[in-house]
Amino acid sequence: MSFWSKGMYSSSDVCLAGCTAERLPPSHPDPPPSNLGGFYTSHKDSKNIKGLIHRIENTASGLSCSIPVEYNLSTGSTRTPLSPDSYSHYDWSLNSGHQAKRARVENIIKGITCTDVMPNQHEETGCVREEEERVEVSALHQKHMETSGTESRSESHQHLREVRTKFDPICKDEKFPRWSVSSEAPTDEALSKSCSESESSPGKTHQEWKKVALGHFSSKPDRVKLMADILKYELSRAVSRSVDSIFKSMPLTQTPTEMENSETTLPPQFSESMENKLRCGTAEVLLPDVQTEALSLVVQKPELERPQNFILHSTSAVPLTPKSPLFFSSEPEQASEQNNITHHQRHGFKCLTDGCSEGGEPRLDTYWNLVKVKSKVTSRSVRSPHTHTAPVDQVILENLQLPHVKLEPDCFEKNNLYMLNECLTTNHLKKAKLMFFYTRYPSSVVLRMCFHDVQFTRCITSQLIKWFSNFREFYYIQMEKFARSALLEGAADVRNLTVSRESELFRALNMHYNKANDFQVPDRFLEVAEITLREFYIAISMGKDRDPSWKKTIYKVICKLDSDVPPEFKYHFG
DNA sequence: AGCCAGCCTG
DNA sequence: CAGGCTGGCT
Repeated sequence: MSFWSKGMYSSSDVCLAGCTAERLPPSHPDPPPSNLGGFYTSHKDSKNIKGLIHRIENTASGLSCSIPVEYNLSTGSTRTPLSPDSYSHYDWSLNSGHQAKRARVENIIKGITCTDVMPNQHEETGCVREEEERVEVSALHQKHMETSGTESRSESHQHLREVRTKFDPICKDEKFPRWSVSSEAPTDEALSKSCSESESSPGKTHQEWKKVALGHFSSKPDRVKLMADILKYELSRAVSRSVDSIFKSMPLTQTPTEMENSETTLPPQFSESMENKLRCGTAEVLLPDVQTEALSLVVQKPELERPQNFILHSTSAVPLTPKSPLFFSSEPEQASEQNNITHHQRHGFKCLTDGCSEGGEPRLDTYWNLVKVKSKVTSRSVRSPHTHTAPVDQVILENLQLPHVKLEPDCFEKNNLYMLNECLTTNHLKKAKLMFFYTRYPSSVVLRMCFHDVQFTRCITSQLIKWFSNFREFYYIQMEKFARSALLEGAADVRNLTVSRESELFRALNMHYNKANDFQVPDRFLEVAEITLREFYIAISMGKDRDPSWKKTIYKVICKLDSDVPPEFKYHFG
């Protein structure tokens, strides 16, 4: 049943959060390299990936200065390592040489920024406006600062200006919007948007960017480093895209409530694949411990020892071996259930009051289910508390429709599991009696098929055979009794001997095999009973009962009638 | 000998 | 319903 499979594998044992926290790379680390018109170098510490962003900050005096800003890529926040006051103090306490350089830097920066704005904008706002809060995320810039060491800031900016000139066409193409860190840190959304946008234009811009970038770096170390950066960027972008696609699909399959519990709840595709893995990977499937009472009858013998036996399963259980997805769909179940209902209706199976849904529709799937395995005094089975095994062929059996025997009302929540028993229970006896309505001489194969929840041993087989022997005994005794009674009553014509549901003979038999009267006896049984009665009547009337083995002929006749087991038997018992 | 069905008994 | 016993069959 779907409700069972739904909660079957609580995703609590699957930690998705761990993946997001540790395996999924944050979308930030994608070096927003050249699209920001600069170079970026990431410095990884244990937790955060930080980069130094040189913010061209406009001061009140209109002068710009470069302030190293530590940009936390994990949080998207920025902070200056020094307070503005202290920094400005540091900045303005430079010596005259530095001041000269600073003047040069300012000019250069002005030149850089002014080339970015449109002439009209330039006139309106001025370069200072454009420079304001402009962020230069420059890894390579930082690299230069680190490697050359002696390289001045102005030279770096000169380098930066050149690169920006190269990349400006790309930036102006608006495929790579610039972010202003001081006012707004680049968010995931912006980054991913940029990526998706760049991707949406058949890679033209992206390729162009790579060409330009590669062409620009003539020196081998730079090219190698850029290549590495590009590869990192591409890799992280691909991963981010994959992760995004996965998480974008989650809202489609999860309710808001489920989303809240997304740490422990997997989307169906996850849980399904996980289920498949669990099934395929192990011979046993862990199921929620919903069983209480009946578990005492579960046999702990692993399936490997009994490859042909059928082992306990839930109604939604699936084969251990991978099967086509059709097996996992609910359609076969629904179809079989419909067959079941129609069949029950066709054969007049009663829908007991407590077995019907509110709408009056028979709830055969829940009410008519396999025998509730009840603890018995003679039970010697061993409990296997948490491990239930799923049989390979149970789906096939399920499609054949297992016997639906009225269960006690309190077993509704338990009857979705079939137990593998080492012994026969009262419910097995009940089932056997009901089976007797269909077959008087069941073969061992039929018994195995019908009692697939039982671990068949020689003892079990003998017991079942003995049961049916006893059933036959009572049956033949009743037949002989009523045949003699009819003969004594002076029934002249054997054709007057009929067995109907109102007949006394039927009541006696029904009382014995169907005491609770919760099973609609098939018409076939009435036919066979009538034949048996007439056989006895004829034999007795002909005086054959004087032969000590006179019944054996009748036994053979009745046994032969079993050879053509009515199709409905397969529906209910096999 | 082993298995099985039937009969008898409790 | 189960156990003991018997007879037939392989």
